[in-house]
Amino acid sequence: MIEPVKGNERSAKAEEILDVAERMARIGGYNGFSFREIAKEVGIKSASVHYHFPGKAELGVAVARRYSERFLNGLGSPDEPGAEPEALLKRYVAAYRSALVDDGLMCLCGMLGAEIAYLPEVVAQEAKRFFEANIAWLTAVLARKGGERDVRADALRMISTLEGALILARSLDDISAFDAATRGLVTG
Amino acid sequence: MIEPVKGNERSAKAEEILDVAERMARIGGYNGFSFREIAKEVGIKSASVHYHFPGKAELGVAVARRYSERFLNGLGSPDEPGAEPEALLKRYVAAYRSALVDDGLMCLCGMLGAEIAYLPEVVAQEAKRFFEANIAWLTAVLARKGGERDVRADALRMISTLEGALILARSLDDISAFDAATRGLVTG
DNA sequence: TCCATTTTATCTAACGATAGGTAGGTAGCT
DNA sequence: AGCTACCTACCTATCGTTAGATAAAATGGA
Repeated sequence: MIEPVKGNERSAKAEEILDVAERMARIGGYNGFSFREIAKEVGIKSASVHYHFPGKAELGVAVARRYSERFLNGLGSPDEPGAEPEALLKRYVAAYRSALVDDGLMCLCGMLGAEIAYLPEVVAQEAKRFFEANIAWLTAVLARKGGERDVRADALRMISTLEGALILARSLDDISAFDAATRGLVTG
Repeated sequence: MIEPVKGNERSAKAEEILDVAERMARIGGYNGFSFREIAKEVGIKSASVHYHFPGKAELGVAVARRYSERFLNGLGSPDEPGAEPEALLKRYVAAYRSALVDDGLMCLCGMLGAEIAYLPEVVAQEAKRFFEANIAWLTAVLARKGGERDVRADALRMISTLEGALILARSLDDISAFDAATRGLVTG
């Protein structure tokens, strides 16, 4: 039987492990998830988690990479035909808002970014790559808008405001703080 | 002999413990500092740290409270006579920039805010109070500027952008990213 | 001033819990 | 037979926390 060429395919169990690890990391950071707690939640033993992901750093990398890819895929192409730059930027803001409102969680890479100096190098690199990819996507969209603005600075400011707004709204336990902080980010 | 009324006075050793705990927390968050590591650094045993601070939550509260007070004291009064509102806002931005450039560290309460759902309630409250005090200070300054802007929204946006810019600049290992992200925050 | 008492600040030693990680075995499927 | 996906059972290290002891300093009454 001919196997179709697959991308990074992972077993259902591995995905389940990543689901749990991601949720825990988005609450408590890199120290917020452990092999034992993940194992308990997915119904296996902690040693079996090591079968799927040899060490914590590798698990951390896998969680961060999957999160980044999912996030960027959700944004679509910055050159998407038929989509106004402003609509794309609104989609970008909505992606962050969804983390807060739908998931009730921090942005994974915002969390990892806060504790970046504490992370294993490979995990820190993954968080960095997330931000670089976000900057690239935003600058591409902002460039389509034209004008003589510094698109990189605008991209950095947008990301900063959104990550910070997540922290602030969660700390104040007030979703409207996110909306107030990010109001005018797109059109302003 | 008449004792002068003192504020919250603490022994030199207790301050030393707070110094070390703060630095560790601003790198690794709430799990980034431990009684043993603090003890090792200040040259006592971990049991002796418990003499000064009975439990980890109390130590966390003390660190956060001292950080908040120092931060707000550094800002001065929002009604400071002879200080233009814009100068005060620039001072506010500079306070965050100093955390990044001079200390090379995250804002403590930005860090705690990221992992807010993971913290002991008393510590979470302290982080929340930091942000509420910051909002109060900023809204007071922004109100002096006049205009028909939503001062609370502006305050929330400033704090969000600054906290996020710290995360971003540290993740990218690029101080200029902080400057670009926060450019125009005051005058813009 | 002297003595009894208490407080301060530290120690050693240990507790149970949990962390990440590993060696080796096993049941079932191909 | 070999591979997959688990298991049991263990390791070492560290976590926050506690009990109990101790030396030195401060305190207070006779």
